[in-house]
Amino acid sequence: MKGSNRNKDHSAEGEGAGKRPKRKCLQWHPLLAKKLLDFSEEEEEEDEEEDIDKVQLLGADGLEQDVAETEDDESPEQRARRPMNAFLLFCKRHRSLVRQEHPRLDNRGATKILADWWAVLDPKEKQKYTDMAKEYKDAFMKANPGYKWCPTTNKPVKSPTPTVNPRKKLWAFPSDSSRDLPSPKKTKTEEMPQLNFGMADPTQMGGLSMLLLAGEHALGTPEISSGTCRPDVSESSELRQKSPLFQFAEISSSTSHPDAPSKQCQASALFQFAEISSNTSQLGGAEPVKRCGKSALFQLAEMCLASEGVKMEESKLIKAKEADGGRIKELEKGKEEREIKMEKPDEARLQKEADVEKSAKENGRDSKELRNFEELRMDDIMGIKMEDPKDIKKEELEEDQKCSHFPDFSYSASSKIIISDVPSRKDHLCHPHGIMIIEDPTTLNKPEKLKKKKKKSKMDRHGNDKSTPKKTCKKRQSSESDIESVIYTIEAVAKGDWGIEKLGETPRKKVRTSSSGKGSILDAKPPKKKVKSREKKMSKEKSSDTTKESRPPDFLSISASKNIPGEVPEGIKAEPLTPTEDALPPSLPGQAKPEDSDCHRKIETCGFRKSERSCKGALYKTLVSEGMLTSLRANVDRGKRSSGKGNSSDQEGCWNEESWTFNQIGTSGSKKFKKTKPKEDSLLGSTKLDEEFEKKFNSLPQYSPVTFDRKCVPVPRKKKKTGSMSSEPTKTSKGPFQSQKKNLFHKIVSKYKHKKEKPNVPEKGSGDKWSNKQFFLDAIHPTEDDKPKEQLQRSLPKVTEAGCNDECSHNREAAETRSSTPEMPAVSAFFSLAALAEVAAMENVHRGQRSTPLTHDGQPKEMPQAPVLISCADQ
DNA sequence: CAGAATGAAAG
DNA sequence: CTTTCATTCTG
Repeated sequence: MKGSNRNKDHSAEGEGAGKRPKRKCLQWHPLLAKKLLDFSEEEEEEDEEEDIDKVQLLGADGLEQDVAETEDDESPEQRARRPMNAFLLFCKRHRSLVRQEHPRLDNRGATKILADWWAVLDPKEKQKYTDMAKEYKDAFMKANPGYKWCPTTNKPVKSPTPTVNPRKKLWAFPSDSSRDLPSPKKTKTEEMPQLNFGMADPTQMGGLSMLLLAGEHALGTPEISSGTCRPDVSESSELRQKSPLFQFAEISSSTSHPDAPSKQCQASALFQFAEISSNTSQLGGAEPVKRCGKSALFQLAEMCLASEGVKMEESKLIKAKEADGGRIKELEKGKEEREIKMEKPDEARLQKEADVEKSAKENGRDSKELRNFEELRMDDIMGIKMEDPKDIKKEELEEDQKCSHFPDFSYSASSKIIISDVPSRKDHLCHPHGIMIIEDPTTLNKPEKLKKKKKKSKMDRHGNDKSTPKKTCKKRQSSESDIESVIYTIEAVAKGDWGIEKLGETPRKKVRTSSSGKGSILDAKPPKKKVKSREKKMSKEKSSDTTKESRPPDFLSISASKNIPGEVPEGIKAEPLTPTEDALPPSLPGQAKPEDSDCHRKIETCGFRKSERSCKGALYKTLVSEGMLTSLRANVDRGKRSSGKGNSSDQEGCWNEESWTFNQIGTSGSKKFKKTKPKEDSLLGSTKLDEEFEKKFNSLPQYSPVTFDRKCVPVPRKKKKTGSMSSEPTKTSKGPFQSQKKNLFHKIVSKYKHKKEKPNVPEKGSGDKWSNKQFFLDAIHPTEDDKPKEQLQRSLPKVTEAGCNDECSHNREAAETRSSTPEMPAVSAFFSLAALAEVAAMENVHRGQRSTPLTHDGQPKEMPQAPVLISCADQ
């Protein structure tokens, strides 16, 4: 549908080739998409890896296609769509849910509902989206410096020449943009986009296509890359700090730059890619391993392999090699400068490792591997910064010498590399307690660095980062032993530091993997999953918020922080740690769905998952004990309904998984792309991009209707406008608040009428149609602000009443039944852990709001609210 | 293709 | 302030 427009455009432009009719629109360049993923700091590494994997997967076959796609992307105008704003993101993410709930509702109606939800959405949550949107925008802008949102007041694009010109204008980038001119975009607009693209000119090429091509090229001639570019990390300080997205953007831009330097930079990036690809290709053989050595690429390759399940043994071998004389090998191959650089770090690393070994002898060599892996991850986050000042200096010096000139570009490549090299110290530093880390001098260093990075990413938007604690957590990732890591996570949870938990997860995985020789490779994969990162992101974002920082942005985080001290513990922690998606399947051993099962298999194979499972199990138990089940139940119910169609919730959980698997496998069909799929399927690259995009999306919290309901509860009708108040609603000023309410009420009524007017909507009969009802219903259960609600309720249309009561009672009953634990498993199976986590978090949140301490039992207060659940409205 | 929503950007 | 446009998809 939409595609039509675009397609037209494309055809007009000359895409005509029209290879992909519509191709969803990758809003962002693939790079951006990846970046999005990166959002979560942790994930960054993973994401990158994933990206790489994808690239690899694409392999030669993919390259061409990818290129084309990239071209499309580049093809500036077309691809580059203005970044979605927060609301759109929200809509995109939740529309499916809404639709599920209200199948009959058409999009418009759904949009309205979404708007309502949006209004109700807690500011914090909103912020997440806004932040995301901002990041997107920033990344987008970076990628397309000259991008203009509006076609300069031209006439509407549609009218005369629908697309071509207007769009071009829109996207047209000012050539002046110092950075990259995405030549393709400019030139292409009228001349021949594809040509540019196709062209080997790396300089002209933009974004991924460039990288891909380069990568291939590099494969062919690895030397070149090494020679031209070095892993210059030097400049990077700034770049480093930047969020991954930016980095990607920069990279892409750099690649696109015609300037010589840019070329060099490209080479470096390309080189990396090449390495990756080479590694992957070689993976079959032992050699690749050597090369990769410590490099992130290598790790990625390993991950890929692991995912495939092809050769764990090889990886082991590699690892062993690395452990012994990884450097030497590297040197041998070490045409690449970066590797050389690595060596130095290696030294530092060795020392560090020694320390680490002391701390954790268990893993022994494996530990090294793990460390490496961890390092990679760390890179994302703190990466370079984390390193000791000494190391950094050395690196910098080297870098400066080698390639100070390539700032942007160097960054990406260098960062990765550095990461791999990065001092194992982190592990060392990592203490069981996030806080603890801070105390340690070493840790202190890290945090600072971390902050910087975060700042970069967020600084733009949020002046204040409070993520420090979280950062510390991340640092901790490197936990030495599995057990320790677990403990650490637990403790962290107890403390309420969500970020820490997340961090802990990864470490755990690593650890485990390390423990089980093979695991290492496998480990890499799972950890990479972005899910975790999401959570992290969330936490970060929240942290960013000054006011709310205390509260974890994510539900999960909230739950963890609050609940816990007492009982909850591990389970919950585990969840957060484990990526919601990934975790899901494992959590329910027996019940895991078939879909999940696939993922599980992989995971299980890895072995590290065990811990996750256990954690999940614990979490699950916890949830049950606390009474979260009720809420879960509600979700489940919803899910069932939806299941018929397509489960949003399932999608959440599975989505990532699917995407993940997809990436590895490289298969086409992903749920996401339903529309685009057919066309895009042919092109893996596009799919990849899409996937990534989705992932990013997924990273965004998807709130179950229940959530909204709850939210609604506090501020029932305000719905739209006041809605924002939801959680803390009353606090604002009551006076205005009430007035607002009235307004809202009117609006609502008007809307209602409006709907009524429309033939479709049956008034009472179907509660479904009125999503709004939910709100009303919610209103019924007043949490704290009873008065307003009551008033509202009274004033509110009768419609709600009738439905509400029934529904409410219904809900309550359901809740009661649900409370019984036994069912949980089924539920869990049904829902992804993420969903559970959300539920738990939500409940926690409520608790928090109330300021009532969580009862160990948990059931208590929340439960009543839980009833809110509400899915009642649906039916 | 219109249109429902929100928001960012540009005029 | 107003206009565009981003996403989504039924009618």
